Amino acid sequence: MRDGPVMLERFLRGRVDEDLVRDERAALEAIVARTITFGPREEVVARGKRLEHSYYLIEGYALRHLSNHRGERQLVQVSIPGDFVDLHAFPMKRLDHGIEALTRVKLAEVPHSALAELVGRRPHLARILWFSTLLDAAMHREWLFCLGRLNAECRIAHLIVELAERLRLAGLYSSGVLPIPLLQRDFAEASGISAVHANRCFRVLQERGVVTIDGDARLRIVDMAELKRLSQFDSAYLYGDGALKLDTLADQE
Amino acid sequence: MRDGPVMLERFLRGRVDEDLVRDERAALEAIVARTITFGPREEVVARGKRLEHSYYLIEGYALRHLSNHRGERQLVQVSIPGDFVDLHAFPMKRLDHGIEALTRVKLAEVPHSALAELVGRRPHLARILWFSTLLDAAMHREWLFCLGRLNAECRIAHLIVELAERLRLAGLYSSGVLPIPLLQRDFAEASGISAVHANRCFRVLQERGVVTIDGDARLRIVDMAELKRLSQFDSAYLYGDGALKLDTLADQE
DNA sequence: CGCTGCATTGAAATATCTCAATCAATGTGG
DNA sequence: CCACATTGATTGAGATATTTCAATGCAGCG
Repeated sequence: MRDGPVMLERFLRGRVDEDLVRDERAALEAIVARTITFGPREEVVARGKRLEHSYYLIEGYALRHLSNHRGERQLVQVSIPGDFVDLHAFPMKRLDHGIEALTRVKLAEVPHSALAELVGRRPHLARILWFSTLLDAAMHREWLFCLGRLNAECRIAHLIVELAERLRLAGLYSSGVLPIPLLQRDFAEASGISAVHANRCFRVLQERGVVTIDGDARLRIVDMAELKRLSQFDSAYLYGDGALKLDTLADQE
Repeated sequence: MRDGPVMLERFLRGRVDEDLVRDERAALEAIVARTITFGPREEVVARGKRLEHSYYLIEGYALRHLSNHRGERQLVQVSIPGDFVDLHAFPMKRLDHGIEALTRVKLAEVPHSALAELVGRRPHLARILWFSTLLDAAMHREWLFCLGRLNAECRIAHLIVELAERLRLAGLYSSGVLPIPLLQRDFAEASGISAVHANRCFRVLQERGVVTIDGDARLRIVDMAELKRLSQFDSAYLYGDGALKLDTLADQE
C-alpha cells in the first residue's frame, strides 16, 4: 500500500477513526478531476450557481457567506484545510450562499458524477460524506446560539476558540497563534456586528490580556480559559476526537 | 398499488418531484417501528443523547433549540408536519441540541438499523434523506443572516414569512392564519431578542396593519408583501417547488 | 509622494435590555 | 359562585449595547 492520500489527508481528521477513513480518503482522491487555485478575496463559487462538482480545500482558508442587495454580508462559516467547502451542492445541486477565498486557496475538484458512482459502491463513504455536511449544520446551530444569545465580545471570543479547536483537530494549530489572516471586518461579518464595534471588542480583549494582536494581523491566544469562559464554549458540537467510530458504522451495515 | 403512504405523505412535499418520491415514502413508512405522542412543551429528545432511531413529525409542531446553563435558549428551527426532527442523528449518532414539543405531537419512530439497511438498497432514498438534512442547514444559514444583519422587527417578519412558506409547501397554510401557536416568547427565543422587545415589535407590526393577532394567539398575515419587504425574504433557500427533480437524480446513478 | 486599505478613536444617535408593575384570561379548590 | 394562583401579554422608565458618522493614524505600494 502507498503512503496514503496526500491531498485529502486532513479530511475529517479528528472526527472519524483514522483506520476507518484511510481507504475512503484514497477512494475520494482517486476521483479528483484536478486542483484549482484562487487568489485572496476571489469569488470561488457564486450564490445560486448550479454545480457539477464540489471543492475540497487543500490549502488556504475560505469564507462562506450570505449577502443582501445592499452589500451587507453575514459569514456562515470559515473553511479550513480538510473541509469540503460546498459538498452540500452534491445533493442540493445549487448553492444558497457564496464562497470567497480568504487567502490564496488550493482546491481539489470532485465531479458529482464520479462521486455518485463512488458512494453507490461504498456505503461507508456515503455515510462519512453525509456526516461531514451535518458537521456544518451543527456549527451553524452553534453560531445561531452565539448570534442570538451572546454579546459582541463573547461572539468574537467564541469564533476565536472555535477556529483554534478546529485547527487543532486538523493539525494546524498548537503555538497559540491563529494562522488565519481574518480582518477585523471579517470577525464583524461573522459576529453580526459593525467593524467599528469589533475593533472596540478586540481592544478590550487585549487590555484584559486575553489575546494579543501581533503585526500583520496575527492573533495570539494568551488566555484560552478566559476565552472559553466568555463564550461558554463546549466543543461537543464539533464532534471531535473520533466521535464517529468504526463500530458505530460497522454495526449498521 | 395502494393509496400511498399516509403517515409520511408530507415528507419533502413541494421539494421533490412527487412521482419520484412516492415509492421512497412508502419504503420509509414500511420501516416505521411505531408512532409515539408527546404533550405540549414536553421534551422529545434531550441534548447529547445517543439515539438509535429518528423521529418523523406526523402531526403537531416542535422546537429545536440550544440552551446554556443559565437557561437562556436559542431556537434553531421550528419543525412542522412532514419534517424529520432529528434525522441528523442517523449519521451523527447523538444530538447537539434539544427538541421540545410545541403542541401535542405525533411522531413516527424510524430505527437507524432498518434505515441503514434501506438506504443501502435504495440510493435514491439515501440522496433524498441527505437532501432533507441539508435543507435544515440551509435554513440555519438563512437564520444566521437574520440574526446577524436584520433588526428585531425584521427578524420576526422573516420568521413569519418562512413559516407561512414552509406550511404552504406542506399543504398546511392558505387562509392567512398561521396554524402554529407560537408564543411571543418563542418568537423572542427564535429571534435572539427579549420577550418584552418581541412584544413591542408585534405591536408595531399590528399598528402598521401588517399582521393581526386574534384571540388565542392566532397570527393572521394581512400584508405579506410588507413582511417580505421588511425581511428581505427570498425563498430560494427553501429549495421549494420541486427543486430536486427526477432527472437530477437519475442522471447521477 | 500620494494612494489605498485597514485599524483606531470620539461623540451622538439608535436599538435593545432589564426591571418592575399591571392587565387579562384561565384554571383550581372551596 | 368566589378567592386565588398562574401564565402570557403589555407598558413605562432607566440602563446598557451597539451603530453611525466623521476624523485620524499608519503601513504598504506603485
